[in-house]
Amino acid sequence: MSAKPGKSNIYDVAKLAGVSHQTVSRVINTHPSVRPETRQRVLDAMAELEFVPNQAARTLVTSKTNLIGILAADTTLYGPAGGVNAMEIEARRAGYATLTCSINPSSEAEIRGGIERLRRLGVEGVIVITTHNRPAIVAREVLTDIPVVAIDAEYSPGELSVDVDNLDAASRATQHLISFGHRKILHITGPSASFVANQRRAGFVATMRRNRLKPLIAQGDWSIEAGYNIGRDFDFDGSGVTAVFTANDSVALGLLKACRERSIAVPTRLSVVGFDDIPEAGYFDPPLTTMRQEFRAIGHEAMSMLLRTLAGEREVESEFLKLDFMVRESTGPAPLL
Amino acid sequence: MSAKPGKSNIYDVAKLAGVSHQTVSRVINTHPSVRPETRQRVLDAMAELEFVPNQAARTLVTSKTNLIGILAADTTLYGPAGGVNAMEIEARRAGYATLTCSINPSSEAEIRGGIERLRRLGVEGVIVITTHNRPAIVAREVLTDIPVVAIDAEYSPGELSVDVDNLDAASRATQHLISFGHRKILHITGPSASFVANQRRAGFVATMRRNRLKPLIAQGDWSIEAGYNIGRDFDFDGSGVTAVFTANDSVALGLLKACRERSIAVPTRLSVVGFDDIPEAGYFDPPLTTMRQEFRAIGHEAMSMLLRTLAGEREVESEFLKLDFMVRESTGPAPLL
DNA sequence: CGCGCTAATGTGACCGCTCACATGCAGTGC
DNA sequence: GCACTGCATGTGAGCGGTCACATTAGCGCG
Repeated sequence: MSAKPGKSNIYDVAKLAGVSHQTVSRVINTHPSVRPETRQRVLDAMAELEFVPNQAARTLVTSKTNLIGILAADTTLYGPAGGVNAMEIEARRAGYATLTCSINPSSEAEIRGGIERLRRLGVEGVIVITTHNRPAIVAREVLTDIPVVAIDAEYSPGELSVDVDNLDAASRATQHLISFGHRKILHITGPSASFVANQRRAGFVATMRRNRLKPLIAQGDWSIEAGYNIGRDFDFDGSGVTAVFTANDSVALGLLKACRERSIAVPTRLSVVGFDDIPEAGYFDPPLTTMRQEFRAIGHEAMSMLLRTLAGEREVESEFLKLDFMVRESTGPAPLL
Repeated sequence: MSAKPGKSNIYDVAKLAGVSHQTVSRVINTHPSVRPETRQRVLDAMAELEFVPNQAARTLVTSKTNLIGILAADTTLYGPAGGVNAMEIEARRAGYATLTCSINPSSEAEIRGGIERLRRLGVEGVIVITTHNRPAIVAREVLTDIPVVAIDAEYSPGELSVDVDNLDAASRATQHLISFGHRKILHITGPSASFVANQRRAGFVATMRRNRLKPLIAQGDWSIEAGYNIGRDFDFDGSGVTAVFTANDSVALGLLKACRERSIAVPTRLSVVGFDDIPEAGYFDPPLTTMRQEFRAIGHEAMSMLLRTLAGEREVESEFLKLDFMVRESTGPAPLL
């Protein structure tokens, strides 16, 4: 009731409690050598004055901001959104706040701008979550004095990163289709500038080649529309394609709609494999066979690595995760054409 | 190459440029009365030392943090994620950074903890985006000295908020079904603690009553699973229900799957109306008739209101938005049972 | 030619906190 | 009984900026 919060400082509290400002500081920082009785007196004074420690002043002297930057591409997508959320919660547990900066990962200017922005804000570490390589590379190049953890970027020894084995996952997805007897398989890719998309594509191509099959490629961009448009226009009969592996679940959703419109039965005539296992995937028509990504776990792990590094831990190791394959009803034996 | 960034201060720069620290400060703040030649000399020195202004020091003296807090419920969901993203971009344009704090809106402790956390971080204003009322109420109660903008909370005169006319929207959705001849309509609600969910429910109930029809209610919680479970277990034949209005699109997705499994034809036997128009909605089977929410626009508007208030503008007015109805293929004339 | 005025720059205090160090006072050992 | 230790507390400096004000130079003008 008395004073407006944020208006009183440790000297006001000290005076009211009848101690020195240093003792107040000790109470704030839960220093051991303060008599319980004294501590209580200070706490009471703080409560009465609605004292809120001035973060800027602490930061100024300790040069600890307790801020972690997150450089992210589209945080609207399910994957990044979950990851960022998990990071925030994990950071909070360690007393850190997160500052998210969204950028277009294809724009060098935005990448540099975002990094510069985070740096000026004084972040103690940065997590880069994009499916592109470039942001992580630039961040590491520019931010030489603070730790950088990359998610879904090309692994390089000595750097901190949480990576998913997209090559292996795409390979397994492809193999799944091949073992069902499919021979002509189409892959609808993600954007060509995306590292992750390229890994998935490479896994697909390599597996097809290994089986002496010709990899068929259609260029997509992660979007539902891309899946729909390709599904609507592609000549399945002429090409003899009996299965499609899409770069993500959204693309698969668009593709499934096109199939419905063209009366292409899934999986009887066409098998479809997605990637991500978004919450909706199991409710598609038919329920989608897909590679499951644990986005929250990935975000959590990345933040944990960063926090450990910040805490001075030496032996922090990069992670390389394998994915679970969710076999549902959108895939089946190849039809006899 | 020379010094580590963040290591030099204005005095170092001043010395190197042969000016006083105050002149350096003037250059940082683009003060008019600095000779172009002097300015350039200072800029060169800053570049050479890789000088980065210390945000904490500026904040300490100006008591301007340039930070805006966002108190959000589940930022993983499509709606909030889009809104928060739009807010961040809008804030950045005005030189502000956003600090997102995720909470469980049903926990009083988490609400208070989140608010206290933002306050300690020194935010200059807060946007509350939850579908619950409580967080906004508590935020306004506690944060008396900074502006608070609420999204999707009960409107109260004199307070800043961006609201969607859920009552009207639910009413129109219901009316749409009624005008198709449906008489027995089921509403699957959102969580009972959610203000928004209750508004939608109230709009449904009022419209049914106005048409002398009995409102049928099933309790949901926004989730796909809720829609699926209710769709799987509900006795459509016994009850004679021919249409369902769901609290959001996810619930509708679950319901549609259940219908498929039970061979309940949509819209021939059962019409379904959703709410939100998530990107996937038009790709459901069948494409979903739903109320469209412009989440990004809502976030943008809320941030704009907050920024205007922070800039000292007096006449900032709350918004009350009407929604567009997207009629697609999941609704049709009531069947003759 | 000296007055006032403005543009460009410099000086020192201070924002609120923590740090290193100083002090006071009990308890301990010989 | 006295130096020695260690706990509880106090003192003053300084983190890196900005603010208010002081100072200097340059110029028009009566």
